[in-house]
Amino acid sequence: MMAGPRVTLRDVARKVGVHASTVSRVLNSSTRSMVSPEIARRVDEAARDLGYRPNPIAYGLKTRRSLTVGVVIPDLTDPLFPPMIRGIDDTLARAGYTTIVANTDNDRERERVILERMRGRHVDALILGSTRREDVLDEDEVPVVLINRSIDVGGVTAVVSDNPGGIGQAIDHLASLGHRRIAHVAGPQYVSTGIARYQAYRSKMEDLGLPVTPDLVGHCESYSRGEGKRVLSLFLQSREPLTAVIAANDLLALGCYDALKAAGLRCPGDISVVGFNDMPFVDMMDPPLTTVRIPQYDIGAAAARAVLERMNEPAGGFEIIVLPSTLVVRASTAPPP
Amino acid sequence: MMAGPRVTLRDVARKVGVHASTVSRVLNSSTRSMVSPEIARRVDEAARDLGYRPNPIAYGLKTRRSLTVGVVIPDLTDPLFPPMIRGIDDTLARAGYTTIVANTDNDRERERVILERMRGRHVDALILGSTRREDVLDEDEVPVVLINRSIDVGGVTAVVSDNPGGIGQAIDHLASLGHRRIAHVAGPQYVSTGIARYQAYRSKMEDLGLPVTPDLVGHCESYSRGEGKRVLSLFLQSREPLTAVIAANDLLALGCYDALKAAGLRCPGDISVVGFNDMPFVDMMDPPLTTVRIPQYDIGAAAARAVLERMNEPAGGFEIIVLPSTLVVRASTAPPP
DNA sequence: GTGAAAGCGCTAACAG
DNA sequence: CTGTTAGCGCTTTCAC
Repeated sequence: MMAGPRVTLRDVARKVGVHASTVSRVLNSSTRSMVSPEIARRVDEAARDLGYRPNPIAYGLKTRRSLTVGVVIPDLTDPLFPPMIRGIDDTLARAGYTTIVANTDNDRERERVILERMRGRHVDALILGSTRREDVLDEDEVPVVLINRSIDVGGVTAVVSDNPGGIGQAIDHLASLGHRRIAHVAGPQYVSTGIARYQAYRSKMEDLGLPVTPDLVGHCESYSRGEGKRVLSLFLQSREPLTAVIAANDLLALGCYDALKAAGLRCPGDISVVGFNDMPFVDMMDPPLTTVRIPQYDIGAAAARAVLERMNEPAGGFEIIVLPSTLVVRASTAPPP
Repeated sequence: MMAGPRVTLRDVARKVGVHASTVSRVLNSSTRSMVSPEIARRVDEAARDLGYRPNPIAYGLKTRRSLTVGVVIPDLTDPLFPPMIRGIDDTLARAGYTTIVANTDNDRERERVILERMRGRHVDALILGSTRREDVLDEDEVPVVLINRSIDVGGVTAVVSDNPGGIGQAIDHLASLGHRRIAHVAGPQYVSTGIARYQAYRSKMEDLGLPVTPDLVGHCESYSRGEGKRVLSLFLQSREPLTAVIAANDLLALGCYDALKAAGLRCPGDISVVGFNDMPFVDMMDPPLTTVRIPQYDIGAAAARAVLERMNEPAGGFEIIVLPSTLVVRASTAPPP
């Protein structure tokens, strides 16, 4: 499966009969032109024969680069992230970088420790998927790009999905089915997706002339199934009647299913629900979930590309890259009873 | 979020007025006892004040260790893996190691490239979750531990779940419900889990005096929803009648749901289905899946511990660590019609 | 075009 | 106990 002793630049140099620095030049594409084609060819050959493999550690010590980028997310176990990470890793690997992922579990202290550790590891860049709106970034050491979430202050580059577009499509769909009293189970307002989707909900409802009373929205403290259940249960008990609910993400939507079941209500018979993210397997739920699909893999890939760019051009401008969202209609939505 | 210029051992040494090697000794727990408590204290203080952070790259170049372990899996996007990786990472991080994960997509060539890259990165150990039965390991360079799967030849350490136990419980459950014609949608026979569960099925069926004809088992070529559907559809069309099916894993079981739906059959009304792995969210499927739960996180943690042990004691013996499996009964199983 | 020399930040003998 | 020395494998001036 693997084999062979450690072979260094010098070994290759010795075999060809040149100096180690010459070998280095040949193997480094940017300096390769400095050396005669003939020698270059012989070096390549010797390197291949000997099974030479550059030592990234030595390279890193010399160049102060680790060829490594850190990815910080709340929890790998949240199905939203694996596809994004695949997108990141696939594109970063192609560029010669290794990705290191760490989980914060939504714990500020843990996040601090992780960032410390990443810094200790000398990552060349950071992709952050765990930021809160009020966070402020320090890009003094390494470039940073935000993924999925953004922050309130400007001067960052972030890759996010189209929240207004997605929520807009969801409401259009529900309205065309005949719904008017559409509630919103909102995400935590201290993360950008929470507030963005909430605001998109308000503005779209108003555009369509649909009622948007405070009583029609409930805020969750985290993106979890439990919170979704808790908040929708509140509606069911004491709030104004509703015929449909838009959850700020799929986990929350699943919690809504739980609440409905607990209350003896049927979905979509009594109440329609739509989610956000289209995470894996929601098409197999009972009922299959109507939700807003975001290009998870592409978001990761775009973030990786942005990070590569920023590493090459630290002075480059900031940008918010917005990827499209599209509603996927399944069986959790139907006309109101 | 992060700040400060690069501060080295020498900076700390200068500040305290000692030699760099003394600082190194203080900061290295195994050599700390060599230096006087007083100096040690002052070094600690200076290091803290200066915000000193050891450079793992330099450390690695010197010691030929990268403090890094590679984890190779088929696909991060398969819900089975994230919990395992959390278990690995949490454990390894506590020991000062960073984990790097890579996906093979079940592609032999890609796997080869990944192993190459891991080797290039000089990982200190490897955790492999992508092996096939006939693979042979070469631990010349770094220790290896297998996760979830094993291989046919001995002389490895692996952490797996109790396949016979889990399958046994599943069949007991089905039998107690009154089923006799229990089919098996087997996994790929070139991976250990595929054959282990298949053999467990045969032997348990025989033990209970239940029929186990070749017609009652179908083999899948991969662990995927599509294969599960394909194979169960075959049964439904042309094989002997059955009232229950044990799928070799949850993905396959979900494929069985698809096949049943396509055939207009009800689960569990017409046919009961049980899966394996209890991956996230199968409790929310339609119907909630009865399945064998394996301690995913613990499997990861155990593999990490094994790897740490092997790194410290390369001469240590091999062992197969088997973690318990338990059947979780939900709504996809019922008495036969 | 190519070799020599220095050094990235750290650890590990070896002296003292 | 602590300082000196050397060197991990590579890149990068600087000469030639």
